[in-house]
Amino acid sequence: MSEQTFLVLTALADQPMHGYGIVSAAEELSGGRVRLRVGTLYGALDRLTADGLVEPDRDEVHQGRLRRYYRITDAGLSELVAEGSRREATARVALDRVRARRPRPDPGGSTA
Amino acid sequence: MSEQTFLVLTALADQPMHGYGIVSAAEELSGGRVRLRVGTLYGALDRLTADGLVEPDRDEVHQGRLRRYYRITDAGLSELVAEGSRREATARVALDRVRARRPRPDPGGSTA
DNA sequence: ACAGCACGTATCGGTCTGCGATATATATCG
DNA sequence: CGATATATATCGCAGACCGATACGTGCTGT
Repeated sequence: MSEQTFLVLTALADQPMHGYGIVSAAEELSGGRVRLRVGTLYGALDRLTADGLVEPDRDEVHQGRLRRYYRITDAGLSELVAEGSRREATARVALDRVRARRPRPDPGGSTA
Repeated sequence: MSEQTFLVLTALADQPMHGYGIVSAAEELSGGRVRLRVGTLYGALDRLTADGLVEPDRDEVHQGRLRRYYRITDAGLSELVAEGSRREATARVALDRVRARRPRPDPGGSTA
């Protein structure tokens, strides 16, 4: 699962949201780092829906504009926890491995 | 950066390794979850090299078989730490968001 | 002796995914 | 009345992963 897809699922973990709201939430959740493109969003939403991790919630009209809400499913919640745990573990292993590096012997050169 | 590429970089963080060794290390680092395919490995290695995150180290002959070693660069190390931190943060945000969910009201049905 | 398997490097094509561009429509602001 | 923000949706390109494939050597079992 890509980070983009992961963020979509994360956004929906709190409450049902509509497309544009998901884009905003993903940006906020990633600390402004990830700006979801609509092309990416709808592709991800389609795939998540096909996999049963997300489902359409309701349509609302807000200030004359249609808002289509999506909702995370129980399966989606489980998958989010599983994927989140995997990601946390992998990140930790990587950071630990870097920290465990002994200062490398200076290959020499200008410093000598 | 995909998890596969991330694992390649993580594997090399400890010491220079050759292709097959990276595959084994990635499998171990991911707790047996990710089995890197050679097609993936060489693609990733090419990209990482092009980006200056990894570089060829040396060629060795071990029991008549060629071993081509790769080494992580300083830039690769920095990138690994940055990516690892991002991943840790994103994972934490996701898991926190799930935990913050209040038990949803039972939508009703057979239980009623 | 020889077959089969593990090790080891490398390439190719298919497929999935992300993204930029584009299209459509309405409300608001200047 | 035009520009901008909100909002949904599709299309085609490019990048990345992976399965298949190819090639070669050493070790092991029969």
